[in-house]
Amino acid sequence: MGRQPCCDKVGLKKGPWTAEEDRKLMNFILTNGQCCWRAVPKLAGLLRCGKSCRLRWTNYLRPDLKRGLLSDYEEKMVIDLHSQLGNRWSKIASHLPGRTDNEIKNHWNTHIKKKLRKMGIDPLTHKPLSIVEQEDEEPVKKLQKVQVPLQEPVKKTLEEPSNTKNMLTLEEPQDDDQFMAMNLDYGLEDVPLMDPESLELICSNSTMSSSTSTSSNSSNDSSFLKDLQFPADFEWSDYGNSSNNEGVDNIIENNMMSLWDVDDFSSWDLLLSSTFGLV
DNA sequence: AACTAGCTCAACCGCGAGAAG
DNA sequence: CCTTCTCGCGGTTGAGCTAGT
Repeated sequence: MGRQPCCDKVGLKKGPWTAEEDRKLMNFILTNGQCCWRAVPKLAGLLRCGKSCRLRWTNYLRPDLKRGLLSDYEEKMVIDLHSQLGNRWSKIASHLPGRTDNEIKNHWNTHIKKKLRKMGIDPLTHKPLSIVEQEDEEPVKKLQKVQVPLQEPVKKTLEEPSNTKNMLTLEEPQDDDQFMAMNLDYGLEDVPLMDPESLELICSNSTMSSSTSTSSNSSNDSSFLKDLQFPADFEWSDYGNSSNNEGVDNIIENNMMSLWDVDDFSSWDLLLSSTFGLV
C-alpha cells in the first residue's frame, strides 16, 4: 500500500531558516550524507518537511555553492544555454558549477531579461525584438515539423544519450523567410552542450582570478560555515575531490570558487555573434 | 523623516516522472 | 497493474531592501 506521506504538514515550520536550523541541517548532512530527505528533518531535529530541507541544502547550504552575482562569463553561458534549452533551469545550472537552478532562474528574471530587451533581443525566443514584433502582428504561420538526423559530432556531446531521440526536430516554415523560419526545437536530450572536459579546458585556458563579487559576498547568515569542522570520515564524493579534514573555505576555494570567475570576457560581442548571429 | 514603488531573491507551491509497496 | 510516495523541477510569491519623491 504505497509509502508513508513525506510529511504531515501539521506543526511544521515555514518561512525563512534561522542560523540554528541551518547549523542543524548542515551538521546532519555533513555527518550522515544526503540520504532520504523525508527522514532528514526528524533525524536532524528540525521542524521542517524534507522538501524544505532539500531545498535549503541545495540552494543555500551546499559547500560547493558560489555566492554573489553571476560573472559576465556565467551570464553568457546562461543565455547561450537558455537559447538552446529554454526554461530548463536545472539543466542550465548543471553546466555552471556552484550555481543553483533557483539562482539562475532568479538572475534570469531580474537581470538578464531586462538586459536582453534593452539590447533589442526577445528573451523568450532569442530573436531580435523587431522580428518578434513583426511575427506578433502577422497571422501565425503554421510550421511544419521535419526530422533531420543529428551530425555525429553533435551526438557525441549529448549529455544524456537516448536511444529514441537521436533526431533534431526542425520546424520548417511554409514561406521563404529563412531567418524567421529556422526554429530549432531541441529535445531535452538533443542539445549539443559542452561536456565537463571541454569546460575544464576552457577554464584552464582562461585567465583565472577570484572575483570580488563571488568570493566576498557570502551571506552573513552562513558565516557559521567557516567555523564548521568536518568529520574525519566525511567524503566529498559529490562536491569535489578534496581530501578529508579540509575546512569549508579550503574546499570551496580549491574546487569551485574561482572556476568560473573569468574576467577576460568584458564585452557581449562573443555571445551576440555566437548565439544570435549579431554584431 | 515618512511614504511609496520597484527590485531582489529565498522559499513555497503544485505538478510530473519514476520508484516502491 | 494499481496506488501511493519521493524527488526534482519550474513557476510564483512575498518579505526585506533600496531608490525616488
